[in-house]
Parts: sequence; C-alpha cells; structure tokens
Amino acid sequence: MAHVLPDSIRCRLGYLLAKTHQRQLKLFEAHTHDLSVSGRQYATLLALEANAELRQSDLAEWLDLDRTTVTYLIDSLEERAWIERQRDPADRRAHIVRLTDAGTVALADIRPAAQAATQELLTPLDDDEQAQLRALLARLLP
Amino acid sequence: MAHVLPDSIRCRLGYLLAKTHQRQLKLFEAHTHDLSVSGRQYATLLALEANAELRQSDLAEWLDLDRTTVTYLIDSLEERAWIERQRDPADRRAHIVRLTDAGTVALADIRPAAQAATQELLTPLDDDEQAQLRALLARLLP
DNA sequence: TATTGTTATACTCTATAACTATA
DNA sequence: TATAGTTATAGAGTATAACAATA
Repeated sequence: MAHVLPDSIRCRLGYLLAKTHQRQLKLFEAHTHDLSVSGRQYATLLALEANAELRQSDLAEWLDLDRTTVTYLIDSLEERAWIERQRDPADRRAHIVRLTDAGTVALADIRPAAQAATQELLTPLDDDEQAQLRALLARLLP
Repeated sequence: MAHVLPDSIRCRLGYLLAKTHQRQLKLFEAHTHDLSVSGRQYATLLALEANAELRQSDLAEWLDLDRTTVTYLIDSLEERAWIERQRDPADRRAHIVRLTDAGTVALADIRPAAQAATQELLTPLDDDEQAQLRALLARLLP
C-alpha cells in the first residue's frame, strides 16, 4: 500500500475513540473468553458489589442504559444465577437486585481477566500516563 | 437515588471508553443531523481527500474494517454521488474509489459540524489537555 | 397521571460464509 | 491457488412503543 493514514483521520477524536474502544472490547473478550461475560455484565456485578441492593432503575441511571436494556441485562445475569431479583416491598412496582454467592465467585474470576485486558491495552503507557488518560476521559463524562 | 457510581466502575477504562465513545457518537449525530452522515462515511471522505485514489482494500486496512463493511460503506457513498468507483485497469479484480466534486462540497459542509461536535465533547478540557488526550489515545493504536 | 418493569418489534452493526471474477 | 469485491444470512446491540402493575 503506497499511502499512509492521514493525520486528518488519525487525530480525529471520533476515530481514536472508536478504535480504542473497539480494541478494548476485543481484548476484554479475548481475556474473558472462557467466562463468556460482557463488559456490561461485569460493570453490573461491580455496581452490586459496591451496593448490596440496587433497583433496576438505579442501574439504568448509573450505567446510562435504557431500562429495557437493563431488563435484558438482568435477565442474562439471573439465568446464570449471578444475581437475584425480588419485588421491593416498599414500592411493589420496582425490582431489587442483589449479588448471589455464585455472583461473588464469578466476579472474583472475571476481575483479574478484565484487569489483564486493560493492562494489555495500556501497555504503551507508563503508570503516570495511564492515570492521566483515565482522568482526562473521566472529565468528559457528565 | 441514595447511591453513587463506585470508583470500581467510574475508573474502569472499558467503561470510560464506552461512555465517551457513546457520547461522541450522539454529539456527532446531533451536529450533523441535517447532513445525515455517519462518522465512518466522514472518515472515508477524509481518506479520499488526502489520497486521490484508493482501493477498497486500502480503505479496509486503514479504517480497520471488514471488506464487506467497506462494500456497504462505499455503496452508501456512491448512492449519494459523493464518491465514484471504477475497475482498476492494472488489476481488474480491484475497485478504485475517488471523491467526486459533490463529495468535496459535502465534505466542506460536514467538517465544521464534525469539529463542533468534538469541541462540545472536549469543552471540559483546555487546549493542552485536549492535545494530551489525543496523543495518549493515538499511542494505544497499532 | 406518572413510574417501574416487561414484551414485541424493528433497525443498525457486525461477522461469517458462499460466490464471481480475476490474478 | 490466492485475492478483490459482492451478496446473503444471521447474531449482537440498541431504540421505540405498547402494555400491566403499582404509586
């Protein structure tokens, strides 16, 4: 190939975000392959690790997901018995979600694999630069 | 809501990339709404602006896309007469893609809208920080 | 009336494989 | 036999709207 990717593309933020995100997804999948878990399922388990009880509407707000997406997400986690859901006695419209013991075990398996994936992505950066990147990205979110 | 998004999620690189990318897509779409163009279509036009002629296989390699995806992408641009494709006389298996005059005009419309979207995303960062972010992300790509 | 969650539907992306035409 | 491109298909992911139960 006689040409080179022009800077007009290589420095486009949309391109950089799309490609790094794509690469992160592939690495996460490669490292967690035998666990067959999605990044979103992992994030849900982390949220429930930090908070013993959450309503589905809380998860939707936190993870910035549609409530229908949360329903499917929770369905998939309940099928694997990693979480359980029950009616909120205080508001019988709502469902309360909790991590099960099996979910805690699963999380212990997933976490090191997920961290290894992130470390592989971040290999070109030293520790300071990794922290800078996280801090800069975090400031772009509401 | 009584809870707060835990740092275990907020600082997860996969979460940060997914959310900033999602936000970038929404802002791009909002700013280019009346032009109805995708970021990938925009990147293709930029590639052709920098190189008068490209084969579809070049585009696939540059943009890290499957060749089937490139076929659909080029189809959509040809329908709008922004690009034209013809057989490569030197290798009649290949298609050579070129920007048309209409494509050049379209690019002139799209570019400021795309840049405005990026600037809105990057509002929380000053100029130095924006450059740092681009540089750090670029180093994560092969 | 508004909110929580579920279901159905559809639409976009993406991945795969089968196909053609050329090399 | 390998490569460039096309087509068909199916699988995720996501968005929308209609619905039931409850507030």
